[in-house]
Amino acid sequence: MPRGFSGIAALLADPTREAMLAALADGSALPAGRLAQLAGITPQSASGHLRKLLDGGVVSVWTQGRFRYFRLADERVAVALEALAGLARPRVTPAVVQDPRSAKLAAARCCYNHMAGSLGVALACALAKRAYIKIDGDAVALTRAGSRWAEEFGFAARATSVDRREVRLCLDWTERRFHLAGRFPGGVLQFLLETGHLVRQETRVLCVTPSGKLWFRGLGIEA
Amino acid sequence: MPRGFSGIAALLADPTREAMLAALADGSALPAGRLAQLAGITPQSASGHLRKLLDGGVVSVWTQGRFRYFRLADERVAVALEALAGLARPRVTPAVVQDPRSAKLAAARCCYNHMAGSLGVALACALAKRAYIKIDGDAVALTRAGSRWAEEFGFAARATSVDRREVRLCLDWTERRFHLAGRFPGGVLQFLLETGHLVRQETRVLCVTPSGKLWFRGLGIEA
DNA sequence: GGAACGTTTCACCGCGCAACGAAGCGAGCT
DNA sequence: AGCTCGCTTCGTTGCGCGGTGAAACGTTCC
Repeated sequence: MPRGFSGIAALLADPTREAMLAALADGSALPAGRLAQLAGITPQSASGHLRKLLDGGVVSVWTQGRFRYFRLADERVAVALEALAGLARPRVTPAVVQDPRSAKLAAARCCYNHMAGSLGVALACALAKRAYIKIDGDAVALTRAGSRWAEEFGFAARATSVDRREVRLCLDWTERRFHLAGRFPGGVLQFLLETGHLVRQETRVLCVTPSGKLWFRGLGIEA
Repeated sequence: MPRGFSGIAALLADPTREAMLAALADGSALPAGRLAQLAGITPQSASGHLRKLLDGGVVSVWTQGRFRYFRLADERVAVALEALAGLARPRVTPAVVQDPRSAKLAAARCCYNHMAGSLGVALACALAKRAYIKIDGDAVALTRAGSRWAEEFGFAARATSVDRREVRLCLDWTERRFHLAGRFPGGVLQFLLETGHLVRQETRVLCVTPSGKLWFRGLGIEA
């Protein structure tokens, strides 16, 4: 852990690490291999970068089996990243500060393999309200009713007690609330994409189709 | 001007540049040579660093004769620096966050060759109220009354129209208001130090003596 | 004019770090 | 058990950057 701000700045000064941190900037947790892929480097290079970021306290890690999920260590990291990003190119296009993409990203986006944004948060709330999932503290479990509901749509979902691979909470950065991550939410997203209820636009942006609006309305969500 | 935050971070990632920026963190403007001295490097090294910081928009420069005064380009730079510094060593000595030195620095400090802090701001207000100086926008001029007042204390001060070397405004970082910089405020500080109204403590901290309290009271300032 | 001074530019040296290939570790699957 | 897969560690290469000395530029003072 460095003493002054130059040590922290050195950790953020590499373009490759910037690509990784930008991918984590929305609060999502990504495994090392995917971060390597996003940054366009080999896994062993990414491993070195992530080790530095971890030692510097910029990211935290959560090991699950052979996967190691990395995320930003703290909200203050995201704040510092935004402060730095705001310093770069300060006087370029002073108007049009509101990026139209950011609005779409806040509405609905894919976070690795599941849904995030206000739509992802609404989905999590709806599933909890219908007792398809049961939230206890930061632990989430898929109920038998939720398992049956999942089978309706053709993707298997085991009603395990507390299996973080199956379903877990993920802090949504734009909403400051939790949405769902894991295999089960991943299956939901995959189902919605395959059936055309959602279409994937440019990087990570999700767009709700007319049939998707109907599907979400069935859960009490106005998309 | 870099595109992402990694470019800006690279500018802040050098310990030598950190020393320079820390010296400028209170909003003071320092010449290149003094920054080199503070950072413990040769002038030609400092010149290279300052060129990078200038190109990156981190600092701004104001040339005066053979001197080039550097300062932080923007308040947002200071905000970003604080955000980064807050990230370094987050869990070391969680108590005693309030540095007793910072309170003294906020009360009264020397900014290169003049006074800053709440005492410096109060002095600027008192001199303006007594029409010793005339503030018009960001231009400041020493009046004839101010010139006579200065001669009482033995330091020459020319009542020029608008000479930025004589007197100019300097944004006070702790007060977010302006205090005075230039030869004339420099002469005031020199006078106060020589007469024992102020004593210089550890780096940049100024302490008001009992005789100093009387002197400031004569200007309507309770130090 | 000449000298002193603050600053910048240039050329060079040396260290540090990011990238990869190869190999090793550990967990999960059959 | 053997295999696959994700990740890490080790060793190497090569580029980039910070540091200094030498020299040039511009300003100020005599």
